[in-house]
Amino acid sequence: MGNIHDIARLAGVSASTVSRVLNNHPYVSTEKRQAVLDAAEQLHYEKNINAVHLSRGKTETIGVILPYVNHPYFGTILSGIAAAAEENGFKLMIVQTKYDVNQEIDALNMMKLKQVDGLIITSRECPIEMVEDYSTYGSIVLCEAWTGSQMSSVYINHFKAFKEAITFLKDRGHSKIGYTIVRVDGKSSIARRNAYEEVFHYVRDEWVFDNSLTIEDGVRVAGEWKELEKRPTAMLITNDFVAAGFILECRRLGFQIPGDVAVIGFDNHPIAAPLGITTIDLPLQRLGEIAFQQAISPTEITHQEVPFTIVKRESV
Amino acid sequence: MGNIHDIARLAGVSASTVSRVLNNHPYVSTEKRQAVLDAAEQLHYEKNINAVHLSRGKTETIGVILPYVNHPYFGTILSGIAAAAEENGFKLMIVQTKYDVNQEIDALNMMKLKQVDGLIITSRECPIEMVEDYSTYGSIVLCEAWTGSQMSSVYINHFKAFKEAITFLKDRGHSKIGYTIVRVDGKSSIARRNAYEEVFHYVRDEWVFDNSLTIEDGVRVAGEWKELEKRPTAMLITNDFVAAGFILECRRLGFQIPGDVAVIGFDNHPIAAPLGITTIDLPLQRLGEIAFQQAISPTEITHQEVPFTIVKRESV
DNA sequence: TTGAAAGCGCTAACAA
DNA sequence: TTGTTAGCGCTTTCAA
Repeated sequence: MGNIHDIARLAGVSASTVSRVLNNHPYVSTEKRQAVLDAAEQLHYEKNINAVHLSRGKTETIGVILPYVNHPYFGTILSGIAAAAEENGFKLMIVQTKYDVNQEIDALNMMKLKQVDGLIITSRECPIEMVEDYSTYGSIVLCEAWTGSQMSSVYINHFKAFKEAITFLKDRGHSKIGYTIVRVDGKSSIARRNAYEEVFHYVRDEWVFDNSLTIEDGVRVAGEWKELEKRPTAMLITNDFVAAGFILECRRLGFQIPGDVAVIGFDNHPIAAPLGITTIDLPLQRLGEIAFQQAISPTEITHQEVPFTIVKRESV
Repeated sequence: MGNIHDIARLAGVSASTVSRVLNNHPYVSTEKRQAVLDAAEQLHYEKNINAVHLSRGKTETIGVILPYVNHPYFGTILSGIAAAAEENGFKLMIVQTKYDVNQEIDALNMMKLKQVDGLIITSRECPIEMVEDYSTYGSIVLCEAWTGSQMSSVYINHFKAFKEAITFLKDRGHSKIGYTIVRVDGKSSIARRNAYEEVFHYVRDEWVFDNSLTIEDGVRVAGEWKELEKRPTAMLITNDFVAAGFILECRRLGFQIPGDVAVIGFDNHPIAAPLGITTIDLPLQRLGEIAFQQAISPTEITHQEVPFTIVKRESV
């Protein structure tokens, strides 16, 4: 316990000298340095980081906004962010929004209040203009395609990835292709629709399954797919978790993969390999690492697209 | 911008009155209150939370130590913690340790430095005595069986759960039972060995597979299981992810589940249902919620065991 | 190389 | 109901 002044008194120096020693500043004589160190030791001194933050005006902390911490997509991004934060001696503050705007605003306010130096938004609900307004308070990194000059971005080109997947299926003779999305008005959902239309000119609405984020959703979609009069012969699925649920339920219902329906997933989650899911590998861990770097580099705004690769297995 | 004194000046009151208004204290006249509010509005005032933290001596922030943020076991606990934190207006600081002691110490130090008011340790590497020493700086919650008077705990009784699972298999005629663990010297590994010995009096070392945490590990273990001269006819597996890898790889190798080998997993992760995995349901989300409540109740140390239930499916 | 002094911005006990 | 004052504990400029 005790503070910097107690040390100063005990060591017979001023508080500023103590501060210098504690922060490894040069220009402190060896004797005084040692006296300070001894006194600190003797008093079991621990610095109060809040005072440091107040005084310095920054916290070496980055906030992370994500809808669900325990979803593999966001969890993997978070893991990358956490690894990079550790390397750079930064702390991480997380806010799980469950896609709730108010939660997101709460997180944005952490930056206003100087609780965090920067903010990484893995998925956004608020209008982009509103988010941009907050960039005066600290650095904001978006994990979505964006090219403005106030906020950095790192993202996967969903349009390109989706188009490549569709083309892959089309090349293998599929013309009846369905797909799943998380939410109809989501950003990547729109990109996917555009990609679809560019290949097939027309999207059959009953072949688009929304609300697909989890394994359970995949199971449900399989049931819905089965009931269709005209079933797609191939499905592009939000992520490998949903694909896993879909495939396992299809099998349970007596269908063959890829015989009755071919499947392409996204992420290349570890579950994809043993299930033989053909998938689009997304470097999510890497994306998280990049996002962190951008977050701590407020002066240089960059926009980085991370590459994806198709991983061929047995589901197509 | 601007601070509390600027508001005070503009509103023609003292800083303390401003503070009172901003914190909804009673005993402020309506006129002065309004004047302060107007001034704050006009100056686009934002409070500096670091000053508040310094002044109050607490941060309304809880730290969470976990080995891997994107592992379903820890991710689900974290999700429960995050939900409870949100409800109580607390922030969360996470530290991903990857089972590295230094990372854990780093996290413990956050409490020394008054960066967090409390700490939830979902998995521990440091000696318990060392962790306990930190409890003078704030509240510590352990997610493991523990009954000391300085730290709260919330946990699953691994011994009991494991014993029940073994008994379940034994009752169905299995006498050659293997199992997987994360690390040989882990706390739950020891509990499991004890449970095993209580039922069978003897543990055959080649039937214990360590380093089993992920889907890939499950795949690997299936290969190892196959190579055994004397193969267990049943396996108790660390968690449903590992079980998924194990089952899928066994099938790929031409074995039947449960014909050639029965499987029980842990967690009741969403993947368990479509794969038909018999599993021990662990209320991890709930565990996280309880841990949070304990973390913000430093005065009452409690020890709570959360119940598990066996979920019967087709893998046994 | 060192210290004094002025912050950083907010809270709260006390007195009025 | 309000203001004064003394912190909370550290950093940093300036002058010596």
